[in-house]
Amino acid sequence: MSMGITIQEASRKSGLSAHTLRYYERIGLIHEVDRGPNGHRTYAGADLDWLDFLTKLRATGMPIADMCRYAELRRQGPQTAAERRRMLEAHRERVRARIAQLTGDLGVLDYKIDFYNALESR
Amino acid sequence: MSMGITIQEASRKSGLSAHTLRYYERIGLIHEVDRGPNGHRTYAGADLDWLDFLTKLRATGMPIADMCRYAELRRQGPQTAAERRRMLEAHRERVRARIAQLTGDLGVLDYKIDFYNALESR
DNA sequence: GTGCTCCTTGGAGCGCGCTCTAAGTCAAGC
DNA sequence: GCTTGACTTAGAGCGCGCTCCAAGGAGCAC
Repeated sequence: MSMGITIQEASRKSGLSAHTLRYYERIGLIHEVDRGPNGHRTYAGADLDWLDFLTKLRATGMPIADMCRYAELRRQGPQTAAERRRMLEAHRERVRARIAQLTGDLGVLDYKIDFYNALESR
Repeated sequence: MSMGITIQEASRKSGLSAHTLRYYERIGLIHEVDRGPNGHRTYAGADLDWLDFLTKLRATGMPIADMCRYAELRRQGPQTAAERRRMLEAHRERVRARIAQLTGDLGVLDYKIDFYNALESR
């Protein structure tokens, strides 16, 4: 079944550069992508799903080091599920806090902008 | 009137390190802080207010380069008020977008965490 | 065979935002 | 006078997350 797609296609689908895909593999974020007969990487559907999730974690500001930790736990199998859940819960709290902080700072921006508007419309 | 406070006190009040305060001055984010007779910086109340605002912009992810641009406009006087307002409005949009994105990603985290919980409580 | 293109690797380089070092000045305390 | 400590400067260094480079190999077109 599916031979998997090339690194360029995986790059396009994941939004990560081919450079970054190789880098992620090098540091252990993605584990041992399959190779074609010529040694070229062939990404499977599961790899793309995993990349999507990684992208989500990155987008929410999780450091690469933490993502590596998570990836390693995942590789160790189901008995690490609880620890992975705890990692995600802790991260969720950080994201919530970040949203709260940004929302607060938005108020400062609103205030400043109103101030400029008052200046101009007078 | 107020001689201003030392760099250490300004550091404590602003939450920025003394190193960072000097750095911000070097790159033009803060303009020419007053000096005491011995050449030491003395920060005035206005400097601290400005630092607070800078900190807000940083916290919301504005790049240093943009902050420098804003600082320069501010130095040029009231005739740049409209451009500064436009900068802040554009930045506010980016912050709103960031909040929206984080909020969306939070949903993915919730979903994953629920999945782990379902695994465990079965 | 000669290009051309796409892939491979190890390792170097980069942009950002600090963060720290080295060497020197100055004022206060003993 | 000497030490201590906080300050000054120019400039080097660092951690993160990529991003790119050089050298080489495999497959296809001509």
